[in-house]
Amino acid sequence: MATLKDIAKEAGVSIMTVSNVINEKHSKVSSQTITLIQELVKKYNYVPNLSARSLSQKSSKLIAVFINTYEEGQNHFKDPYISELFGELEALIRQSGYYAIIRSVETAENVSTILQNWNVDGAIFISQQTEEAMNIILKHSKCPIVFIDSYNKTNSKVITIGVDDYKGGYIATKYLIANGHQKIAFAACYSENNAIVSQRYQGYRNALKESEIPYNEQNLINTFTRYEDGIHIGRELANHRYDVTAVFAAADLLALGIIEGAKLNGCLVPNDLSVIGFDNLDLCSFVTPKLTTVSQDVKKKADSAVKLLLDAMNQVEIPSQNITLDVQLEVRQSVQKIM
Amino acid sequence: MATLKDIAKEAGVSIMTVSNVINEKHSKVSSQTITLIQELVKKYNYVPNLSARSLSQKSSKLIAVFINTYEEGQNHFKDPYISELFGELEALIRQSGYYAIIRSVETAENVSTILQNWNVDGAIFISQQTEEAMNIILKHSKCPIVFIDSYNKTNSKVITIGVDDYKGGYIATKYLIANGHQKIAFAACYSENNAIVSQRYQGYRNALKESEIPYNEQNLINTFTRYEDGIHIGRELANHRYDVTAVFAAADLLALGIIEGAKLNGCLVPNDLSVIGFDNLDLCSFVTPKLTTVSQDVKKKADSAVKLLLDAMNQVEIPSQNITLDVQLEVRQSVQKIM
DNA sequence: TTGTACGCGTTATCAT
DNA sequence: ATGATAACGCGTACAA
Repeated sequence: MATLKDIAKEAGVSIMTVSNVINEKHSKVSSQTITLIQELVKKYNYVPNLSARSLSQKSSKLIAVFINTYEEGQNHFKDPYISELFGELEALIRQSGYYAIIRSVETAENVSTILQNWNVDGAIFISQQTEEAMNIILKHSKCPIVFIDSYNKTNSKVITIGVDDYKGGYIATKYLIANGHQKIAFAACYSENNAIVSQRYQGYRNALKESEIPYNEQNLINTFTRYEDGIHIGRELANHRYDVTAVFAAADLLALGIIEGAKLNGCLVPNDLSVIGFDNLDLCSFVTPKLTTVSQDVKKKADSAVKLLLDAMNQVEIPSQNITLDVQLEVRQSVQKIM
Repeated sequence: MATLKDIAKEAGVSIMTVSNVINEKHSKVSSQTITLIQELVKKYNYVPNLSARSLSQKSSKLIAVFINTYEEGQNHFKDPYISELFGELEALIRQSGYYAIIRSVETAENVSTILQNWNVDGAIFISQQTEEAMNIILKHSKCPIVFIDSYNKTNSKVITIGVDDYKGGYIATKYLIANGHQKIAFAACYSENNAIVSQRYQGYRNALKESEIPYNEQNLINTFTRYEDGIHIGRELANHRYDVTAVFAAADLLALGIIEGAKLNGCLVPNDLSVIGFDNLDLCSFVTPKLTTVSQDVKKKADSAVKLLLDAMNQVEIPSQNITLDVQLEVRQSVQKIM
């Protein structure tokens, strides 16, 4: 509750002197008054009012973290990948001396409103945005924004950070092929707009092509990627709805559901069906069989995102606006050699 | 970037007229000027500066969500329960017209600083606090604070929300007893300071007592509650380090680890050992065997927390400062009848 | 119905 | 080394 004015009055000095002590402009104040004021600050538990500071400065020390609003009662933070990423981001933002404001948003317009409302210094998107949405957001916003897991081909000035989805799809498929599989399904929420999935799909296609395995469009399984959706697909797989010996599921939860659904209908993984996932959630090693999957380094992703954002905020020259982190195959138990 | 002043100038009216339109005090403005100003607001994309508003009003429209800082690289948001709860809270805060500021904190002192810094209207703690910490926090803070999953015996004015931990421990143990088990271990991170665990433990003890089963203090397994810790305990269980036929683990992740650890050493759940968990994470039904566990309603918890906080902020009479939500047993596959 | 004066807590600028 | 003043954008209280 104490303000600069209160401290100044008590100390018998002007507000500015107190302000200078607070902001450690020690060259401007005598060491006597410094100690005096420091004592009073302690005594009255003075802390600066950041709204006032934000009003008189250009900076608010606020970083906004955005996530898409969920539909159909699907809390996005139930996704272990999202929440881990968020936890890391929060810690990094705090450690950098900033305050994190978290917000789920429906439309691109919402974003710029929040940004202006609070005079936010920078923002991070933790869920994939379409190129259209990104462009609208950037057009209306003044502060730097980092987009995690989004692709933007048309505007090279957009700051993005993601993983090598293409490679992920490629190495997963290659691994299945190396284990003798030829009939391989690709399961994901596939659409032209979903760049991540498209990239993984391209990797899958090219791996097939390289091994001269003819592509069968029946093997593209388009589905939502929740566990329950996986169960549905798994049952169909067990019932030979698809003619495959292996599935590359572009999300771990989906993969786990598939394994369970197949089992429910008497088809055992990996004996009767091989499955690979994507993300390497902790969960993958809790289940039976442990899931072979494409793994990414979430901590590094968060690190890069915050670093990139801070650089942009400080007008530092950013070497690359688009960072792609590596992925690798985490071999466990859900794939079996055949033939 | 546009301010009230800009709009006022362009419209040829005073700032206050614009302000009144913005704040929908339509009784004070002619309908002509209203429409005129509304057009200009749209044209210039005017949005109010909330820092300025916060400065001139008592309210900032900010709600802080606090969580303890993690140690040893343990990101708290990797805990599915915490992140689900947080996701629900964020949505509710937004829907109530507030902005959520998220912060991990180390010490109780940190809290009041943040609260003052931003003139926060209300706060929610999503991880358990000791009574000592709560009292320090409350002493230094002016705004209402809701503590989720904390117990405060000494100060009845503290607002808390939790589940019936005692009942949880009781019904879990009762269920095991009903299934013929007499030698039952209690596994958790037990300490006098951890009120949640203590309550569950009391429930466990009383259930035993009611059935006249002598308590064996060897059966209190004190451990951290991560999956890895569970594996360790599970192995010991399999090696007959404890003389039990069932385990009540006060956290799902721990329970799942125990199941896996036991299996690694050749002890199968539920055939050779029965296990019950606590929390009912989604994960419980992804594993084999599916985990029997004590379930709580996370959504309801978040609902109550926000509702209680808003009431306290609005000086509404709060019927009860301490809400305890019900729990129930979710019977699945990890417990087997014996004898 | 509309306008004026003032204060919220802070910092920058310029003076002393 | 220290202080006075203006400014940041907004809302309250009162006046016209």
